[in-house]
Amino acid sequence: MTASIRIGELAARTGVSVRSLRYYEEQGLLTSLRSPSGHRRYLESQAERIVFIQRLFSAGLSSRTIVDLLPCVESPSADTSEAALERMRQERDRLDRHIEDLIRTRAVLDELIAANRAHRSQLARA
Amino acid sequence: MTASIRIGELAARTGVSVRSLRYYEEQGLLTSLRSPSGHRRYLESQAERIVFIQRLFSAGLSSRTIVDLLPCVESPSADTSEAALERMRQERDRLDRHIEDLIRTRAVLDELIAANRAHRSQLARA
DNA sequence: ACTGAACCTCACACGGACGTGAGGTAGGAA
DNA sequence: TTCCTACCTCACGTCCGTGTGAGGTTCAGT
Repeated sequence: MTASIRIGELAARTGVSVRSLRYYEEQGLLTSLRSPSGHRRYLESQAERIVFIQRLFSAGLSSRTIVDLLPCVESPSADTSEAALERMRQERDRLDRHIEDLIRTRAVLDELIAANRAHRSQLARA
Repeated sequence: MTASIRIGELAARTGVSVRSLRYYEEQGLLTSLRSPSGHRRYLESQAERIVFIQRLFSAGLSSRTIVDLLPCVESPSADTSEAALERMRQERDRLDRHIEDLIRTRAVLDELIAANRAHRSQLARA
């Protein structure tokens, strides 16, 4: 329960660079305690939060947007503002549209691959 | 059949900025003929190519990668190099993995939204 | 011929997540 | 104590698609 994980260790566990962890903190995505000498100390539980943040980044959310959502993630409790929840829904819908678009793009690529393959096998017979 | 579309018109048709069209040309994604005075002239058929390029950009491909793929798109014919086709398959697979990841992320968001909603309605009864 | 819009070529700015290096302190094993 | 590694804080660099402005030419309508 004591915050005992050092930044290097956390980076190793999550696969996120030390630089990025400091950046997340700077952006308000992550908090850390400090040892008397000023070194960051983390709780075990921070790891999953970081993985989640990574997930949101790769879904195209900005750090600013993630900050807005996090209250909703941390405490699905009383103080979860309606605004945060609405923001979450917005991002969910945006993501949904993006997925649909990517699926169409994938289909186009599949068609192109098929067309090339067809032409190729036609050549092979000639 | 004569290349008669001007860049502003093409931008309007495709929803891509004039700046971006020039950039695409600079990156080798697009070609243009020039009027005697040096103004770009495009074929009608360029429009769909541009839409496709946009599609690839939004799927996270870099202009460099797109350049590698385009031979495969333009002419699914003899000179379609095996390398280009292989590159296309790679990008298809990368996209596939990304879509899977996004779908998982969407599921997580859905869970969070549901959790918050549940808590909210619980409060309403109190 | 005049005028305003559209075009041209540089070329610098930006946003955002992260890399990287400088210059320095802390921690722990030999 | 020595020495190596991990940590700290600036702060500048990078990538890349795109915006933007300067300074100039061309086109089309009147």
